[in-house]
Order: sequence, then C-alpha cells, then structure tokens
Amino acid sequence: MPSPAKRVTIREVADAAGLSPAAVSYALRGMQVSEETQERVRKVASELGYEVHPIARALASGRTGMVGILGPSLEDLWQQRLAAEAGRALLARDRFALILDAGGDPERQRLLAAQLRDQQVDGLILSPIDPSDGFWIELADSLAVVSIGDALTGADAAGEVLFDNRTGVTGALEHLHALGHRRIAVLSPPGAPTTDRPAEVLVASESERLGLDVFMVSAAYELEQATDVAREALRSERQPTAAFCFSDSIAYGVYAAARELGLTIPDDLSVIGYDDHPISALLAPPLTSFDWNSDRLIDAAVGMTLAAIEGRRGRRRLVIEPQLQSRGSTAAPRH
Amino acid sequence: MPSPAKRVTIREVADAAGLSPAAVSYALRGMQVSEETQERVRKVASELGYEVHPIARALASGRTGMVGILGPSLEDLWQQRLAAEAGRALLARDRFALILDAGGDPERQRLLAAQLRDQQVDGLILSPIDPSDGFWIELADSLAVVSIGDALTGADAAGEVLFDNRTGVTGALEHLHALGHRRIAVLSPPGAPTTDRPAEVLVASESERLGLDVFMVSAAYELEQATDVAREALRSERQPTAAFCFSDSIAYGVYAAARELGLTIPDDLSVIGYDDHPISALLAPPLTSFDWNSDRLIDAAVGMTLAAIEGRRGRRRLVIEPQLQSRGSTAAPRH
DNA sequence: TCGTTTCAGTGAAGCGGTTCACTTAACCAA
DNA sequence: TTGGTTAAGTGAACCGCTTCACTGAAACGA
Repeated sequence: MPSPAKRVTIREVADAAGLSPAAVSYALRGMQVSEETQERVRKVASELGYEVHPIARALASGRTGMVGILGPSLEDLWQQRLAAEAGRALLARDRFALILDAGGDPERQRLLAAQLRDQQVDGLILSPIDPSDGFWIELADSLAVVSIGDALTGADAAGEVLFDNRTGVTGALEHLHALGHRRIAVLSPPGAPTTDRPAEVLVASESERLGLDVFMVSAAYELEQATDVAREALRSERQPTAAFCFSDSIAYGVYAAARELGLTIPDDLSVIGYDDHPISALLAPPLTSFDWNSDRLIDAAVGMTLAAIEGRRGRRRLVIEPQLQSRGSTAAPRH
Repeated sequence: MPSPAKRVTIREVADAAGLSPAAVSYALRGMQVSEETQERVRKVASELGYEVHPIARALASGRTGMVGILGPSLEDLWQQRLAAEAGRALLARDRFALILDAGGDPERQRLLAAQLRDQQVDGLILSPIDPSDGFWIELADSLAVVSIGDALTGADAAGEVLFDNRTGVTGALEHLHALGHRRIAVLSPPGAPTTDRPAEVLVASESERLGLDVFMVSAAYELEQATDVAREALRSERQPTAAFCFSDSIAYGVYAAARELGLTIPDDLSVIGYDDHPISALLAPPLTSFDWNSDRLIDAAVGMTLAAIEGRRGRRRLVIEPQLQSRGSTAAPRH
C-alpha cells in the first residue's frame, strides 16, 4: 500500500514567494518578518498545499509538540478516562498525546518515562507514581512533568494536581462510621495516593480517631486481580461490613467478589469508591464515590504542562477537594 | 525545568569504534557489516550509553515507528479498551501508539487521519469508520491501514478485522424471539457495523424472517446522549419489551434510562449489548452481550498492521464469530 | 550630514541519522 | 597472472526545517 504522498517543502514555498526558506519559516510562525510578508507567505503556502513536516521541525527545533501521558495501568477506568480526555484536550491545542501505560510494573513505568524523555515528548503527564522514587524527581528536572495525584517534593516540577486525600479519607470513614460501620476493609492500589502522607498513615490516624477497626489490603487496578483480593478480604475473619476502595475499578472488583460470595450490597456490605467514574452510577446498586471534578483536574494538568513547555509561568499546584456522592452502595449494616 | 540531557550521537560511537557513522548505523541494525563488527559496535554503543534518536531516524528514513489508533469516540468503553490494549501490544513490539479520537465527528476523524498520514505514522488502526466514504479507500492506498469492523472494499488495505454481524444480529434477535419478545428497539451508533451490509438491512431482513416488530434508533457512544436516546425509545408508543444495542456503552445508557423510568431489567425490559466489556458482567443485572474475543481481534489487527509496515505479507482478513454471553439482562417479557 | 538603531530578510550551518554509489582488499578459478 | 566476484566499509548527499549571525536599507536624532 505504501506510496508516500509527494510533499511540498518549505523550499518550494520560498521560491514561489520569492523569499528565503528562513523567511518562510519565520513567516509561518508569525515571527520576524513583516505582517504583509506573513500574509503573502500564508497565501502561497496554502495555494501550494504546504504543510509543515513535524518530524523535520522536531529535529531542527528539538521540540516535538507531543506530550506523553503515562500511568501505571490503563486497565484502571479512571486512568483510561484521564488519558482519553487529556489526549482530547491536547489535540484541541494542536498537540498530540502519546498515551502509554506500564502494565502495572513500576520498573517499566520508569523505563518508558526515560524513553519518552530522551526521544519524543516535550512534556509528560504522570498519573499515580511512587513519589519516593528519586527517578521522578530527576525526570522533572529535565522535562516538563506534571504529576497527578502525587507531590513531587523537591523537584522543580511543571505542575502538580493533587487530591485532598485527607478530606477524602476522613469523609469516607466518617460516612461509614455515621452509618454504624465499625469493621472496615480499605483496598488501595499499589502506590496509593499520598498527597500529604502515605494513605496508610492517613487511614490509621483517622480510624483511631473514630474508633474504627480498619484493615488495609493492597489491591491491583486490574479487575480480575482486584476481585481476587476483595474475595480474600471479605472472607477474612475480620468480617468487614464495609469496603472503602481507593479506585472505582477496585470497587468493581468488590462488587464482583460480593456477588460470588452471595453478599448483598449494601445490606451485607457497604462499598465506597474513589473516582466516581460515570459507569459507577449505573451499577446496582449505584456506587457511592467521590467526585474529584475531572474536567477541572484534566484542564489544570494540561494547562500546566503547556505552560511549562511554552515557557509561561503560572499556577503550578492545584489541590482538588472531593465531593462525596452518596448513593445506594452504602447503608447501615444489617445486624 | 527543561535542561535537555546531553546526547551521545552516532558520530561519537563511530569515532570510539574507529568506524564511519554509516558502519555504525548498519551495525546497530544488524545489516551490511560483519558479525564481529556488529558485536563490537553494540558494545561500544552501550558503553557510551548511546541510544538512537528516533526523530532523526524518522527524518532520514521516512519511517517513524509509530502507529495511529483512531476511533470515532473514546467515550465508548469498547474503543477505549481497544486503544489501550492495542497500544500495549504495539509497545511490546517496540512501537509507540498515537491514540486519537474524533469526538464523534466524522469530518474530524478524516482530518485527523490525514494529519497522521502526512506526518507521523507508519500505520493506522481504525475502529469503526464509514466505509462508504471514499476517503478511507484512498488513505488505505497511501498508508498501512487496518480497519476494525468495516470492510474497506476496493482498497488495498493492510488488513481488515471484521465482525460476523450476521451471526450477531441473528443471534440476538433469535434469542429475544425465543424468550417471547416481539417488539424490539435496536439502538445503533452512528455508522453502525456493516461488514456484509448495512446494519439496518440486516436487522430488517432478520426481523421479518422472525416476524418481529423491530424499530431502529440512532444513538451515540457518549453515555449521556445514549441515555437520552434510550429514554425516548422506551417511552415511545411502540412499547418495546427489549432493546438490542450495537455497543455495550449504549446498553449502559439504556440501563440508566430504564432506571429513570422505573423499568426493571429484565422484567420490564430485556437488554442485549454487543461488546461484552468486562464491566458489563458487573452491572445489575449482568448484561447479556456478545463476546468477540478481543484478544484475538487486537492481536490480529496489530499483527496485520506491522506485517504491512514491515513488508511481510500475510493474512489480511479475519472475520470474528461472536459468542453470545447470556446473562441476567434478558428474560421472558413479564406480560 | 553622519553615526547609530531598527527592521526585514538572507545564508548557511546544523539537528542526528540513513542510504546510495563507490572503493578496497581478499579470495577464487582458469 | 589475471580478471571477476564478493564482503566489508566509506563518503557524502540528503531528509525538511530552525536558528544564529549577519547584511543592507531605511529611519532617526543631533
């Protein structure tokens, strides 16, 4: 099939316009040359059907116009959505997104990030990473990096969009406490959100304050694995009456496990998610979850990335407050 | 932040190895030069920490190593999943995926495709397109294009992965017919699957054969819009007892609409989806849907793309048989 | 009028590879 | 010995654009 289309080069436009290639290059970017010349060049260029060759431009300028979006696992619906929407937002700003995931492997995530930095992208949007890993700090020093969900302390990051997890955790546990729950399982993904401090610490201090019997379980984003973990947790002798999940995807795993075990939600088990994915409201019962205002979040992340790339300075940090969407998956425990 | 890392060039490797850059270039690609030289070059290169510069390579060779994945809308969970998994599969083969969506606008989809062709990618994987649009035929002539879901008749496409929609449609309608349904709404996305012939025709002929009262409704992939359309359809005076959706995402919209209207699934309304997304089994009731063996499908699509790019010839067409996953969302109509 | 700025535009050197045409030396058969 | 092959490398011309240092002319102030 390949019969690469013939291409109009800047040289031809220059000849047609009676200018040097340099002038055309400047004109098309609205720099340097006079207004009239710019206009004329644009006209000639469009007549000739000229389009810049991004590869050549990238080689010459050292900028590709691409932004990488790299998360631990695209199996997580929240990350899928983040990637899709950020990709769209970038497209609207004339940039392409390179969407990658690490398949759940942190080592691989580092590898991919390094590859992206060295070779292709101007900026990088990272959804959850391990902030204690020095690699990310270094990375942020050599590239416009925006981290979503984790603070890159000590790095000169292009931006951070953080979740107010303290409010989230407190809100979830108080909600369950108010309903009468005392034994609660908390399922968190590998490398849980840690804006302020590790999730474990946050959960521990809050549960102590409220007098709850909470135990944490480490889960994975992948539905199947999340289900396995949830099954274990529900079967344990701790007999939780509620599960609080740091990701809606994990909550879906809890739903699946509960169904297998013949537990009814919310009668036998209350469930709280964390991302409020649109699908969550459609489950039966609809999942109680936190709305983090995705649009704002994504906007901010993209905005910070571009600002850094384009050398504008602006706000570099946004902490998002969650909004508890209380729905059918939480209720008073039956007994 | 940007302090672009210093980069080792092929020139330096050549000097260190006492060879010409050309020799190094060949050696690293395992061509032309002797085994020993290749080995030596590899060693020197890794000692120096050399890595090829993909942009430079792309400019010189005319190949970027990237594959575009372009669908009508990433709001559709099926497309999201397709993109994510194909992206992962490509990554495993040392290629990057450029994942884009057209936000539901066919015109925009063409535009993006043209942009990708002209400028960046070696191959393109398209999930549903409008096969009657000549643009795609032309595109397939100038680029390795693999179409998923629609036949590119008349084009020298790199590949086609098609759904056996005849079996799917027949299966769905027969399933509903056997349960006793007679009035059925069929919700199809804009540009429904058309492997053999337009979905409408397929549906019409089958419903006639079975003596069904079927009406088609055009829906969108986006949850909110799908819900609106479903609400209309369920309220219509045709009073369907079942809905057959050409996408699980649309089925989710039907669930949402049914809940709003106080209809119980499956008692008041049976629902069939088409993609069997993992989430579908978690809805309540679990959605009856078709399993198209996504892994095989994605594998095939990626394989065909790469085969075409790399000039290998192989199988260029795969028709996938659906497997009906009968679950709780379909049952005999109440009255 | 002269020296100095400013403006508009030019030339050429890259960016870091790939590839084509060509050389050189070794090898072989007659 | 000679002519013909072949294998292993080399040189240099690109790929298409950006950018830096520079020029020439016009504009300006004194």
